[in-house]
Parts: sequence; C-alpha cells; structure tokens
Amino acid sequence: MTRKSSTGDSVTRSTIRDVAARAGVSASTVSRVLGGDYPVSATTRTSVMRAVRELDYVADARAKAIAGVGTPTLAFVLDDITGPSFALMAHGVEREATRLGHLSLVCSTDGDTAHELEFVEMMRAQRAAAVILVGGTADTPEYRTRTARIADSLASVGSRLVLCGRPPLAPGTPVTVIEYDNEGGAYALCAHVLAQGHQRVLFLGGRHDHTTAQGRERGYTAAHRARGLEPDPALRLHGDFTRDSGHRLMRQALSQGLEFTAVMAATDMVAAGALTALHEAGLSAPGDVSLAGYDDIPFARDLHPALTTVHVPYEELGRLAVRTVLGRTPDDPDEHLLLGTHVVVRNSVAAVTASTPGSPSAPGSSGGPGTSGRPRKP
Amino acid sequence: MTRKSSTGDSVTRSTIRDVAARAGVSASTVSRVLGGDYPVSATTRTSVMRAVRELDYVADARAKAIAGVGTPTLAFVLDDITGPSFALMAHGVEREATRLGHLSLVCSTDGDTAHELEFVEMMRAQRAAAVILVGGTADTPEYRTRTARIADSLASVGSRLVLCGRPPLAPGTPVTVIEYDNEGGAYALCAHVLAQGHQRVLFLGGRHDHTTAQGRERGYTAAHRARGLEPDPALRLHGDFTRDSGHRLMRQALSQGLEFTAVMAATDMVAAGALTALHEAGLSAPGDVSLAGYDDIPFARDLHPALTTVHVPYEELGRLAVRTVLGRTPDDPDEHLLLGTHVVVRNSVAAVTASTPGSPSAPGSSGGPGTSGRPRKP
DNA sequence: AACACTTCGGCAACCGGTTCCCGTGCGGAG
DNA sequence: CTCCGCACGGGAACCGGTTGCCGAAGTGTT
Repeated sequence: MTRKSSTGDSVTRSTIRDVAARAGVSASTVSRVLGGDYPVSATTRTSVMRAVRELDYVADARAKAIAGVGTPTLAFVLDDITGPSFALMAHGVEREATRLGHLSLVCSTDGDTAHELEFVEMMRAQRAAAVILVGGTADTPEYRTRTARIADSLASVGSRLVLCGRPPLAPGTPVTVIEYDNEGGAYALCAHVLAQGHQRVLFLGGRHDHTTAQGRERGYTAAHRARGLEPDPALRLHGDFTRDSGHRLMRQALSQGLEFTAVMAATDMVAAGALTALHEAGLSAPGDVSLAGYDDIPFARDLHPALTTVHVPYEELGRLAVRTVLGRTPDDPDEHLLLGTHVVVRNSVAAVTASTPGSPSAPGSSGGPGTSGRPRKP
Repeated sequence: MTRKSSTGDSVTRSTIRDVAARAGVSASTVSRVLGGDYPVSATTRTSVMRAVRELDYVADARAKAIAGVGTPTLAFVLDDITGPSFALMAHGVEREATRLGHLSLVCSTDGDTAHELEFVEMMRAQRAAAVILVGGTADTPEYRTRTARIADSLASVGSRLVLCGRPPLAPGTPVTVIEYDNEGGAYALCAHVLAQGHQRVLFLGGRHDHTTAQGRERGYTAAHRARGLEPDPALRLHGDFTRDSGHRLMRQALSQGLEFTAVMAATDMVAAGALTALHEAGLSAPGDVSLAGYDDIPFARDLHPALTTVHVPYEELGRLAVRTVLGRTPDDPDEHLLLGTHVVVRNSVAAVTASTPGSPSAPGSSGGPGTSGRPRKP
C-alpha cells in the first residue's frame, strides 16, 4: 500500500477502482453501493463499505460533477469582505448555500472591475450554478454593457448572474436582481432629521457615480423637497464608504467653516469616522451636531451616542439571493426583488434647539458648524 | 445549434469537440491551441481561435482538474465571517489565494463542530489543496483527536490542514500552524494597565475552554504576578466573544457591585459591548473606569474613547497561512509560525487617581464599580 | 420440469478534457 | 534523387467517476 514512505505514511489518493479491487467487485458496484438507490445484496454492500472505510475513500467531487451528478457550487464576488455590510451579505449567501447543500466560492475585487471580469470567467469555467455580484458599483454605460455581456455569457453555460444590492440592467438581460431601497430609506431618515427642526444637514456621500450613494443622495434631496426645502449644494461632500473618508470629510467640513446642525452619512462607517472627527474637534453629538448613518451595522449600537440609522436586511438579502436563484427553472421570468428598509432611532439625532450652538472651542479647527440653527433663506 | 429556444437563445454549453468540429480540426488540436506550448500552424490557430470566440467557449475547469491540470482550490472554514477579525483573516486568505491563482471556498460553521467535520469531508472530496481552519476553538481532548484525524485524512488525499490562530496538535500530526501570541499580547496590555496604577482589573473573557480566551487570560494573570499581585478570581467573568456578551457581563458586574477601576476585555467586540453598558449606567471611560480591548479591529478607533487594545496582524496571518501552505513540498517538516502582536495605546485607559470614583449615580444598577482605587491588601 | 420473473453484478460507453504515440507531408542536405 | 528530420495533426488511452444494458443466478408458478 505504501508507495513511497519517505516520511511516515505516503499519499494514498485511492480511486473507486482501488475500492472495487479490495472488495472483490467491479467499480460499478461500488458506485451503486455509494449511490444508494440501486439494489445491492447485503453481503456485497458490507464488504464494499468495509473497503471504503479501510481506504478512507471519498469520491472525487470534480469527477462526479463532470459526470453530471453532485451539487454545483455557487460563487459570490464582492468588493471587500472586510466591510461589515458586505460581511453580512456574504454570511447570508454562504449560510443559505450550505443549507441547500452547495459550496460557495468567494472572490474580492477590491474595487477593481478588471478583477471582476476575470473572476466571472473563472466561475464560468467552474460551471458555477450562479454568480452573485454583491454591493453597489460605479454605474457607467460601460459598466452596463460589460455586465450585460457577463450575464449573457453566464447564461450560455447554464449559469446565472445575480445582482445583489445593485440596480437592474436593461430589460431582457438574463439576470436576477435583489435590491434594497436606498432612496426610500434615505428619504425616511432625512425626513426624521428634518422633523427634528434641522434645516442645514450635511450629506457625507460616497463616490458620486456609485449606485448606492446615488440612491441615498436622491432620498436626501427628495426629503428636503417634500418639505419645500432645497438642500444647499455646498453641503454635499463626496468620498467613499470608508470610515477614513468620513473622518477626512468631516474635518474638512469643520475646517472650512461649513454651517450645519446635522450630518447624514452615506454609511455607518462614514458616520463612525465623522463622529470621531467631531469628537476630536471637541464637539459632541447630538448636543452640538446631530448625526445619522445608514446600514445599521452591528457596531452602530456601540458608538457613543448610539447611532440613529436605517436598517438594511443585509443577511436576509444574501439568503434571498441564493434561494431565489437556486429555486429557479430556466424559463422563469427574470426576477427583480426590492427589499424594504426602516429607520432605527437611537440617540445620535436630537431636536434642534434655539440655542443649538456651534463649537464652544474646537481645537485645531477654525470655526465649527453653524452657530445658528436658522440658516439663510432656503 | 438551438436545441430548444423557448425563451430567447438557449443554453449552448459547448464542448471542446464542438469547437473542433466548427474549426474543422480534432479535439486534440483545440486543446493544444488553448494549452499553448505545442507547435500549431498559424492558420489552424486562427481558425480555432475564431471558433472559440464564436462559441464563447471556456474549458471546463473541473474536467481539467480531473485530468491533472489546472489550479486546485483552497478552502477556509471559520466560525462566522461577520466577526471583524475573522473577516480580516478571510480577506488575507482570499487575497493571497487569488494572487497565487487559486480559488477559495468558504464555509462558516457558526461554532458547530459537526459542521466543521462535514465541511472538511467535502473539501477532501473537492481535493482542495489545503483546508484552513481559522480562529480559536474549544480545546478538548475530543477536539484534539478529531482534528488529528482530520489532518491525517486530508494528508491521505494530498491535501493539508492549516490551523490559523489555533494552537498546534500533537507533534507528528501533518499540520501547518500559524498563530499569534495571545498570552504575550495580553501580558503587555495588562502590564500597561497595571502600570497606570490600577490594581483591580476586571477580566471579561470568552468561553473558558476556548484557546484564544485561555491565552489572553494567562497573559492577564501573568502580568499581575509579575508585579507581585494575585488577581481576584471574582474579577473574571466568562461569556463569549460577542458584543452582547460584553454588554451583559458588564451590566452584571455593575449590578452585583464588583469593585474594579479598569476592565480588560478578551476582544474589542466584548469591549464595545462593555463600553455601552458603562455608558448606559452613567459611567464614563476612562474617567470612571479604564477599558482595554484586544484585536485592534478597525472600529476600535471609533469608539469613544478610542480603545486601547492590542494589534493582531490578522490579515497578514491569513496571507501567511496560504503562502506557507502553498509553497510547501510534501516532505517539508511541519511548520509552526508564531506572529507577534503589540499594544496600541489610545484613550480608553488612564492613570488611576486618588479620587477615581465609582458611579456618581448609576441608574438601574445597585452600586457601581469600586469607589476606591485602593483595594484590600493584595 | 420448463418457464417467467426478479435480483444482482459486470461490461462498456460516456461526461469533458489532456497527452502519448504515431503517421503524414514538407523541406533541406548529401 | 534519395534520405532524413521536423513540423503538424489525428487516434486512442486516460483522468475518476456514473449508468444503460445485458446476462447469470435464484426463486416461484403451472
């Protein structure tokens, strides 16, 4: 049995024929014993099982796959698993996939769309049951045509593209999309902030061509307009979705003397960075400035003050994505699900008072936020 | 070409023989054109390539794998991708794997060791190049024998087990382990806290049989002893590594009137939960109580006060794990790497003053932490 | 005793690739 | 003009499984 015992026992890598030989039967019989349904006599069964056990044999899943048996795997590609909301989605995808008996392949692109293409090609080669693209992206015409092409090429090998947290493509493209309502959530959140009497709310956004950021910004604008307000363009700052971006943007806003009594961040991460910048400037929330986030990541509760934000059912989103795509027959119409969100009120946004002051003494920053809750004419 | 065009174009799923037929050559030629090295005339090459393009053909990676070509995949199984430190490791693993041209399979066990076994069996079937178990675990004799068996069974199919952030098994077990220094980090951190004059520091631990928690607790104890102190057993509370656990434990500690002037949490997540519990009780850090964490998750900076903690190179850990295992030849000795950690001092632990008070008014809790920085005789 | 029917196991083809081995047709060297 | 070698391409075996089909027993019926 030992082919080359240089160090301890060697690699065995036994095949089905090895098992067959040891049990004194043919390979087909072994396959049938393992497969289950075919009638096999009790004596052969036990002798085969004994050989399997002795050799510690496991059928090669790739060989089974190629023979058309076995469960195909699922793939999901995302920006960076490190982001809390991505992690949540990934968890949902993975949990549901394994619950349904599928393996999950994961790829991070780190925002590199070229990587995205490479990955999809690999997944196509793997004959993955589905490829799930999670998270928003820069929405350019080039992106749309590229993604549509991806959808087609996946469909051509019997796989399927799923867009999770990303807007749909042109109708007729073979794609499943599961979204959540960015605009609606932002609208509700901003309405809540405005209802507290704030009139100048700073928007800390992501990249301005990013679908998620755009949706949230639309909600911000719409909420203002619904109250007959027109948000000051100077109050929109763009960066990315990291805490560092929020930190930087907030410092910048403070140092250039922007006037505002509340801040609405595009994500909780951005809010977290903004909050520390506020603290560093000697300002408190919500005493001096109210602050709201978006995503309701687990950590939102542990910021001080606990962050008012909008809850997005990220994990459910991932779960739903795989359930939908796996429970699909080829001729089903293309699905498009839109999940709702809701704002969760915590302690970081307070009513504006007549005396909501600017920074009493903001060290290192010239001028704090607006010292009066009453801005110039809207 | 269209087999059944019920809705738009049908599934093509073209094989290498389809390409060969279309190009008017044999399958072997197509394989050689795609493979690269074999001499093929320019005219055949272009005609083959044209057929490939027209059919949008991609070779089936599984078939290649079974034929002994193509890159094997890598698998990593972890508790819950949602935990920030896990996510960091996962990111490191995934990044390094794809950099080296490998795909990564991911599985979460949610702490269920039975799942762990199932997954490993699946990975064995997949003939994964390596299976990386990340994160600490409950260290029981049963665990050790089970894991050793896993290591052997993986080795028998030419795969290999990697333990990442988990202690080694019995010598001779075919396993690669990459650890970081829990005890040393906790020692250094606790020494820092003690050097600030604290003498009663509350330890908020994880499960007492969990390897990571144990290491950190050992460091906590050792740091005390190095100063001639013996930590009060009543000051060790055990839970798990979640923020909720930290929250609950801290509430419990406050409500039962435990005396302490500093808190050392087993993880930053626990610290975060503990901090909000402190806040909820009307206590401030580090004014009333100093607080330290462990892991240096990205969020640690955004707590208020910014958390003093010990930095663990999680991402590097993951990266190193795959680099080590992939750059291995079968007869190499079993590796065991131990990465260093270092404490990062922020604002959450302060020197104890003569007047470091208990809770001025802790609502809902009967009695705050010790009102005197001076405990009974150590 | 002959017959049909069921139970059970082996042969061989197939899944989609790769690669060894060999045969052809071409060119250049002697 | 012959011979040799090389460039090129095809047939077939193989990787490790599954499964349709068929034949050999064993059993029950008339």
